[in-house]
Amino acid sequence: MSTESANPRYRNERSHKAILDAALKLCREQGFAKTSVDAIAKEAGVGKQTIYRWWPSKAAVLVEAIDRQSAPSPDFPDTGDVLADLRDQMVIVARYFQAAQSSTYREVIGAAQSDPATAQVVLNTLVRPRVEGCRNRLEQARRQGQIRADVVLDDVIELIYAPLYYRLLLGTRPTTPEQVEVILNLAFDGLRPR
Amino acid sequence: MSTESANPRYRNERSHKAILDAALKLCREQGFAKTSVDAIAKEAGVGKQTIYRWWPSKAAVLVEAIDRQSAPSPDFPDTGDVLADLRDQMVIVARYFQAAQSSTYREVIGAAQSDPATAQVVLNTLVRPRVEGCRNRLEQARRQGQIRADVVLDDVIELIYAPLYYRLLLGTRPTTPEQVEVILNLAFDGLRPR
DNA sequence: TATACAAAACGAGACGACTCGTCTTGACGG
DNA sequence: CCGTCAAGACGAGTCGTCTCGTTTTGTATA
Repeated sequence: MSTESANPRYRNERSHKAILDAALKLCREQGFAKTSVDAIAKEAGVGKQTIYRWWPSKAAVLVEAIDRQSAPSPDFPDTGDVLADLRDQMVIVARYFQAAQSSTYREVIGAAQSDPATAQVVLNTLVRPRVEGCRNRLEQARRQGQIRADVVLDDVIELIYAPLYYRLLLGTRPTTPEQVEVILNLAFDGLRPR
Repeated sequence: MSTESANPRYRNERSHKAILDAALKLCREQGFAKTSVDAIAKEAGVGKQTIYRWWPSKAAVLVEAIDRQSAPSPDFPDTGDVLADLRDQMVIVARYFQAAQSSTYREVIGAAQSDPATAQVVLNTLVRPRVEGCRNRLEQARRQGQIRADVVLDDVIELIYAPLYYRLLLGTRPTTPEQVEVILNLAFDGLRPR
């Protein structure tokens, strides 16, 4: 029986940070799959039980580490031009997906496919909060008549961001800034001949 | 050194089929991650080496099994109405993604995130051949003036299919047939106010 | 056509290396 | 004195390789 209480009051912040840093470092060097919990503990100079006391799995550690690592997310910009603002934010995502460091994120999403608990924490910690900023910006744009009034905003968000994730996870093509332009062009102007 | 030659001429088709069937059955029952190669071998009444002789990994076995399982892909329909044809094909995909059996596909894509060889075989065996049928249909539609002439067809394909994969892999929302309608509506008519 | 033979695949399972998540120990600190 | 801590032992399970002895397959020969 694992009646670990894990009272945050007693948490050692020094170890906490060391674990997150060690996890990111090892995953950067050798990938998420080949990084064992034992190795993270050793690298962090920490007992393995200390990791399992505070996180349910290796993936959960990296979700927190990735979240902390990501820029403190300066809320979605609002220059008045929704197309330009979307482009700026999507280019940031596209560049991140192209960078080597994103492969840890990629692998964590992969692990989530076989572990519902990981899927939950990825969705709630990494995806949902960032989607929310985008939704707010789109709401403003809709009020200003820059996008159709009859759309569901979550549908719009997925339409434009999904191609980036599709390429990240299926590896069809790289996610270049130019592709962001193409996606937005198609999504805004539509596929019908003009 | 593993100098297995594995000449297909000597392949035992009885075992071949038994392995694919056993793999699908066990993954259906307990998931891909919890299904070991030993278990597949036992279930198929086969030596483990027989599996490793013909496939490089568990994931590769399931890619072949999933590919064989999928309907013999009656090429993309062409009724003259590209929007209707896309809807029909996408609804099939959306329904598959909603069905329980798709979780094996989902997990294999997950495993591919940590194994480039698996990613390659997923892309080449499962994704590319099916994308090709769609591309041909879109080419015909473009010739007939049903979609803009200035688009890259692969961009169009990803724009409309990516939202389904996004939901499958991130688990944001279910992929209902109604959502297919929404996606096509947004993609064809565009986001700009009319 | 029938027989003989070599090569390769076959079922079964042993093997070492590794990882998992839990459990134990004794020291430390508020 | 309590809970956390570092360290590491532990059993269970998986991986991919290797080794048995047997059976199947394709081909050459009579």
